[in-house]
Amino acid sequence: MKSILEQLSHRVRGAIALIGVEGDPQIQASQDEKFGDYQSNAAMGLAKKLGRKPREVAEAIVEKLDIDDLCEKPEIAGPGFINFRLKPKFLAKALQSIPLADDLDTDRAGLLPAENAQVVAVDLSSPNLAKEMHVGHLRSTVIGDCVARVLEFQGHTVHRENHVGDWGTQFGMLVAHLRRIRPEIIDRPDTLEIADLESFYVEAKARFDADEKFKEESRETVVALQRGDATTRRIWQAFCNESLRHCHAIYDRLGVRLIDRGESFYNDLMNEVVRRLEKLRDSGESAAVRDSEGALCIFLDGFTTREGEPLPLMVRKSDGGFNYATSDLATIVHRVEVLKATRIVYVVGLAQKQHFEMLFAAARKIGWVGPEVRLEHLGFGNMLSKAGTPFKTREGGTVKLKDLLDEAVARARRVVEEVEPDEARVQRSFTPQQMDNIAETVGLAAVKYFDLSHSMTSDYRFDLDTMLAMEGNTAPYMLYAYARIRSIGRKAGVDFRALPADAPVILEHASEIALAKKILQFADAVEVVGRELKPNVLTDYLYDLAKAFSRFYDKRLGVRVIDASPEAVRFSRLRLCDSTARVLRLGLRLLGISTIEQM
RNA sequence: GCGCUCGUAGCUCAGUUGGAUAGAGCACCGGUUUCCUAAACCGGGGGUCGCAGGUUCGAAUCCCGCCGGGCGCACCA
Repeated sequence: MKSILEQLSHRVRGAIALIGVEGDPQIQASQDEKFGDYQSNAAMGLAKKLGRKPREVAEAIVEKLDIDDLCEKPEIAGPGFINFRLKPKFLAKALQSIPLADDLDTDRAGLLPAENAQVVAVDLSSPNLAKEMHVGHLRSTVIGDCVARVLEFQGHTVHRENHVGDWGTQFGMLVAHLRRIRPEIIDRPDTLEIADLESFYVEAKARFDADEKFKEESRETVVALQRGDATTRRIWQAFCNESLRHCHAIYDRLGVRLIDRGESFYNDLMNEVVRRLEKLRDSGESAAVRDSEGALCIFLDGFTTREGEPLPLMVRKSDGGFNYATSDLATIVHRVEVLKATRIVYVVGLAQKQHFEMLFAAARKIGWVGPEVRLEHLGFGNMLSKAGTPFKTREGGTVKLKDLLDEAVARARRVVEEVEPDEARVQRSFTPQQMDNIAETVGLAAVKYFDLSHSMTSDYRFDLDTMLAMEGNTAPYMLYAYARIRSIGRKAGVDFRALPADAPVILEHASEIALAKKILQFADAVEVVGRELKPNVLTDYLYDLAKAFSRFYDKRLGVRVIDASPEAVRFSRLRLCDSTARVLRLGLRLLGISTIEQM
């Protein structure tokens, strides 16, 4: 079934065409309930085009509108808004048409895949293997994973590209150090274990700074690595594998899966990139490609240096070495030519905005990317401390991502344990294993949800107290809402997978109607996230849904469910519960958050 | 100096690309439990949307100029 927004848009677009113009129906959900459920803002804009009064145009549109099956007669209000109020019967039918879920892990909650499936590359996480993952990698990993999940769910083929830093001068130092202190790994590379990558790096760096001979050795190692020296590469590979094991311990924990494609993967391609550019330069095919101060560059309009000089994208340094523009161009070539991607998303901090603007402009200027390919930089703001300062340890060092997650989980455990026993409530006692699972799920969910619930562009303050609060737009609230609904199903003794498909949905009470509308808006939220890459649209929607459910289930203003009668009504309400739970579960899944049945 | 970005309730943040009386959570004040998880729900107070202009039926949103915070401005990625 198509979303309500799509259906209304389609109808209104048709009506607009019937009055002899073309125009965007401009349908949106109404802000205030007294204006109905949806509104069209099209008439005001069209009035100018037609030289008629806005309200007249609105009336003309309404007259041509065939929409009785969806809503009550549309009302015209204000300067020319057209307000739509959906019929409960239509909502009931729409809910009923959602197929039952036989497997919650693959449930689509009635949503259809996109019609125009494409191949999408999402560049995410991308830590440097020289060190351990730190908090700076959280946002890219979590946001990228969410975006990938949503696009994949919509039916696109998604390549999750982990562009790890496994190349460059610092690896000469690390390999040289490793060869000195662990010579045995040359023969047994798979036995390498480094418990603390961070201090390993610090050791190597200290030796590098203090020992001239070692410094020289490190440089030679880089050369050997680039030359493809077998022994050097073995050690390097062993180090990278060990570092990747650390990364994947975190990815596994976060439920993030991706493809590791390090800088080294692009080595040949970077040479190819430069060869192609040299050809463009030499043939004079593109005046934008030329040498400057010994470096191979692509010159672009609109970018200047501090001194006001033209700022080019530098693709090969004057010493012949490559830089990140080289490898990023190589990623574009790989993703367009090999992966056949028509949409490429880079989930990288906002600080690099200019770099990506230049990169994209360059790729288009030299014709490597045509108009059929969409290039996007999904930039995000910084994660700050609770006080709004840069996120650092007390000593001013970087905080390891693992430590941050551990703390969140430990705090989550305390929050769950500290719940005051309430005699009126059924006591739930959890086994240690259950408790571990709850703490882990809630802790990680809190961190992810908090991150994703902010708009991408702004900085946010990492505050465990806020993200672990049971109230407000937080993971614990969402998980609790889900667990509560699941417990209703258990208590009622209903297996939703075994329901007769034709069991009617009956919407009479205001809270039932409101909940039904909210459930059916899920498709619109997912659509926006897929199009605009804004996960916070989804968190906001899920929060609204959870609130709508709480009202529906409320003692005073809601309805009875488990003990409702007659049977048909009880059934219908249980089905509303189930639909809500499925949407919550799926929505959270798209955010990369797993649910728990009890908490 | 140029560019990007942010500035919205006491605090933390939304605001669907120009729509109706600017929203939510926390905090504060008040109310709701013989009844399905009160980890909930309902109500209330609280705003010159940084400042000043402009565009138009209509601006937190778009344009111009200021103020303030953050970031970036070719051989680190």
